[in-house]
Amino acid sequence: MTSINRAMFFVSSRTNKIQKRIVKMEYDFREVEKKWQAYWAANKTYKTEDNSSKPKYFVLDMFPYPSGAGLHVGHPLGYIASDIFARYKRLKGFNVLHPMGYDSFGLPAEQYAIQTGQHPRITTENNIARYREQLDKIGFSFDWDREVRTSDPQYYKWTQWIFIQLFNSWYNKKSNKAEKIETLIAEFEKAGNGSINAACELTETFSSSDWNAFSEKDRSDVLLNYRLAFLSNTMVNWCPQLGTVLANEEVKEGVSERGGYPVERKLMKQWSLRITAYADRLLTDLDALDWTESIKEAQRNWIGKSEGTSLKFKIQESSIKNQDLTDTCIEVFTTRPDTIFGVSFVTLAPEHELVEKLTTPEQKKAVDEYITFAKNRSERERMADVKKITGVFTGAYVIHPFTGKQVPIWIGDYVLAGYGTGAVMAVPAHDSRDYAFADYFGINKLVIIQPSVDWDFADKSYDEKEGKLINSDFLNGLEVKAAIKKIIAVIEERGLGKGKTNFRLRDAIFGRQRYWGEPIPVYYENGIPKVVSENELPLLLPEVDKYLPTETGEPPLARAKDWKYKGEFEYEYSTMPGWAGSSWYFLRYMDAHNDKTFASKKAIDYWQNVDLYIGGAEHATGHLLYIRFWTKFLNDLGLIPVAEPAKKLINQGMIQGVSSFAYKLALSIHSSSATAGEELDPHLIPPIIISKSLHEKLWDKSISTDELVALDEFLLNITQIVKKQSSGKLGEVKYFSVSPSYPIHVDVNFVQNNILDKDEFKIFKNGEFKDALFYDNGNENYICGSEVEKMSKSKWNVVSPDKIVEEQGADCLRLYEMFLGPLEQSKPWSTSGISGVSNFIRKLWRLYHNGDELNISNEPATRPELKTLHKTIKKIAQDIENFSFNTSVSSFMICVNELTEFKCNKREVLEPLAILMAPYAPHIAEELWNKLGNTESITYATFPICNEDYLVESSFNYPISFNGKTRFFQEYDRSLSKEDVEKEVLNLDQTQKYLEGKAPKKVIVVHNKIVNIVI
RNA sequence: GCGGAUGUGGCGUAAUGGCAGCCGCGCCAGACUUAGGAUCUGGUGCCGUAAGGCGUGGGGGUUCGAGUCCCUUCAUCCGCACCA
Repeated sequence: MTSINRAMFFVSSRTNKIQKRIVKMEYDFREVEKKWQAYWAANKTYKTEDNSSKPKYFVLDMFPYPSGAGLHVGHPLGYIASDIFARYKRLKGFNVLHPMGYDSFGLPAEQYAIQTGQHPRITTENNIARYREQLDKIGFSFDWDREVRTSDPQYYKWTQWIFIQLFNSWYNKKSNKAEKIETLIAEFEKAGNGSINAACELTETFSSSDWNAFSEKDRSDVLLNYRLAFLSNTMVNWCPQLGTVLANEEVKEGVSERGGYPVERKLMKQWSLRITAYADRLLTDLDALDWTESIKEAQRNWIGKSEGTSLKFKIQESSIKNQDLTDTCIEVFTTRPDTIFGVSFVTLAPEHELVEKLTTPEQKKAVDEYITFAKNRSERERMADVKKITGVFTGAYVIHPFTGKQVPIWIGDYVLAGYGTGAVMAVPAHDSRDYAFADYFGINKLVIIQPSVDWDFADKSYDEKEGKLINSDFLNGLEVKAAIKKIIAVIEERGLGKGKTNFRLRDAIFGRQRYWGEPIPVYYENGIPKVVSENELPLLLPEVDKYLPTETGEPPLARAKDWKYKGEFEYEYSTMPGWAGSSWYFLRYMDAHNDKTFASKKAIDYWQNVDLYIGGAEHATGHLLYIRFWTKFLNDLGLIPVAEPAKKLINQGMIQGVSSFAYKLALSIHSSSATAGEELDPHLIPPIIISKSLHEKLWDKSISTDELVALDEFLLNITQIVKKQSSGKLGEVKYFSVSPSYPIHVDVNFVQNNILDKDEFKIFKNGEFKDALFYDNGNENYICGSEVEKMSKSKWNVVSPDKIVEEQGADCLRLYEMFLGPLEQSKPWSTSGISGVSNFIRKLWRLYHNGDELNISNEPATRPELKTLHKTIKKIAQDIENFSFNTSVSSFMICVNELTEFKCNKREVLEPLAILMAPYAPHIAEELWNKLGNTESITYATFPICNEDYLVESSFNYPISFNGKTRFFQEYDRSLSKEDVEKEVLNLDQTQKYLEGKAPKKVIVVHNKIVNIVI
């Protein structure tokens, strides 16, 4: 058959099938789903009222960033789960708030704007329209009247308003909450800052008369040290390619999470939020949350509380060359003060302020060189060779506070300037990092803890907090824990230092040198930062000619023409980070259109906080920490009644994409789909496999036309196989990914006859050539490797739900995504099992129909039919409450299989079944419900109640086991007592057979469960 | 290195300490069919003709009984990481 014939045959057989389907009146999901989606929209079926006598329930999804790639199959996973739960709660009589919106400020729209000149607002609106269309097709029960968009001025007005509240607040450690800045100023005017205990970096004290004598600028500078939103010089992660600073969690392995560009450390004047003030509360309040342990643990790690001691080492007189050196001590932070007698040196971070002043003339050259080296060593390099030990001796010494011996001062970049005091006391024998450093530079190691096990100190340090102290003067003989207690007491008594808690958590840098974000509502008057007044909000994002930094390196907002506060003062040019808008959005849903306040007190008092929050685990230390921080802050100001945003959190697993190594060729991108001279982002070029020889030729551009053609043919061959097996359409898609279930078998003759060298392949991926994962499968065929990874536009492995909705229906997609496995588990996307679900839906439909006619009887149901129904009611309710949606789908299948077998068409059974199905498959459920004669939507029906009476059988079929192995079954009445069961069982012939004449040692009868006979 | 999770048929998975593998995919056989990406019936953990034996990553333990609890070990995935 020629390909044309084949195609014609295909077309005609398909037409036949469609005709037959119409004749047979199979379930027409297309028409039914369209009909009910229109009905729900027209009737505002899912509109939520704020006034209700029903108990409230708030089900929230993490709202998406509307990316240009559209919704992929991973997005709906969590949305379907939350939708099932929301629908279930409605059926259970709750007033459910189930909204959706868009986190619509962000980098990709801006990147796209830079490339195309298209305003990010336009791109974003287009993407949102696409998302909305896709979401609507899946039949979610969102109340769209409450939609929020973080980039909408009516929304970001309140994001800016909250920023102003942060600016106008300080953190009082005495009351342990945020307070208005006015209370602080009043205290300053009255008594200075001497008795204030605030979250603050300022160490100097001043009196009320000092304060009153300060200039306006001085006061502003002082207050910035207290404000929760503040401007300061901070070491930031600067990404030159993106032209902006990034938060720590936006940096992965030294490169930007988005785009993978290098990131360097840079000192910049930046807006930050004082999240560290909340460190302790963010940590302790975790305990009461019903969140997964892994998220809570990730947050605990991120906050990184560590309790220890600060300790001062006096600098040796002769080492103080500088007369103006006021501080004659080096302060270190340690969690192991018990090891003080094992100190053999002190290490400073290269950035430590005392470095320059301490260095002796003899060491100056070496130290300067080292500092230059450390400074130029990028974050990435530093991370890449953590094991590489670098450092230098300053030539100076401190005096050991207890032994009085001199201790050398070293500099090493294993000590971080930003943590603790930027200086450590090194105890090589009992700290592995100090050990490595000492080993490398030949510094002596003093063992001061005797481990209870054999330990070779020539090999490694002993870091455990266990053992007896030795060589430690007054600590000798003590166990580590007792020693810590004692030494802290002594240190405090002698004024050498005190107990101290350190956090790993850093203040959150809040400025981005970017266009597409909320403008920070700040202007500068004579260099003093001031917030715009609240009634002038929103401070609108101004129009600019280009979305790039200015020639002088200022952020894009500096390009805005005539953009001045009151026509004269410069605005702040940086915008807020992506996480700003998402840090309070759950509150806006409660009262989405309020223009007087971010949400009315009445609405907030009613809805409180989120009862169930569903979203990805990737937000563990970013979004979820910030939203908790803002919630606590708003709570401190008395604006909201709760201190946590979400009571329960479920993390849906990631649906991964399968990225294959075989893709359509890069050469064709250059030749056909990329315009001449266009600079392609290397991260957006899909991986390409080429032979090693071709790689070399490409490299020196010596490839011949023939070879190019041959290469193209090879790729064509691959794509044709793909076409045959996964029905990809050649020609419509520029870049080909290969379905994981169909590894490509490339004929070995073909390979040998063409330009590919056996075994030697190179892969071009993420801008680099790497060795490819080709291997011989034993038949001398090659199979392409594939990789399961995050589904993402940049990885070319995005699968959209549209095709499934189009071909199998929304209910099918919903059931199938739930059927894939436990919600929280990550899994690669595969449609291999979808026909089972599709068949199930048709089978469900047939249960209510005879041919094309609705076939429902009002006769009373039989007991077996009722048993099937009621066990399903019980199971579904349990499953939903346990978020075990996958097992529900299987229960539905069992239920429908059983009812089909009974040929059950009783209204008494089928009507409740439709309600059970409604959360999972709302379209078909609504249609069946309607056909059964109901005129109201199924949405507000009542969830059926399980009647346990139908589940109880009069007898029980006991498994009879011998030594734990089941051998046969015997049925007894359920009321038969344990003793009688034992008697009956022992009298059975079969029992005697297995006893082989021996007397049983023991007989265990678990009533209505099992019998176990021990021989 | 620290922390979190996961290991069960060919595959996705299921099992309040009580019959391991429900449900589905795939596969095998059959029925109805011009046809099948439709529907229906039966089968399908592994070894064995069978009787029977073996089976939840490996090794130990608790228990009348362990996929489930405890100890230990291995593998994979994720998060954090010179945090003193």
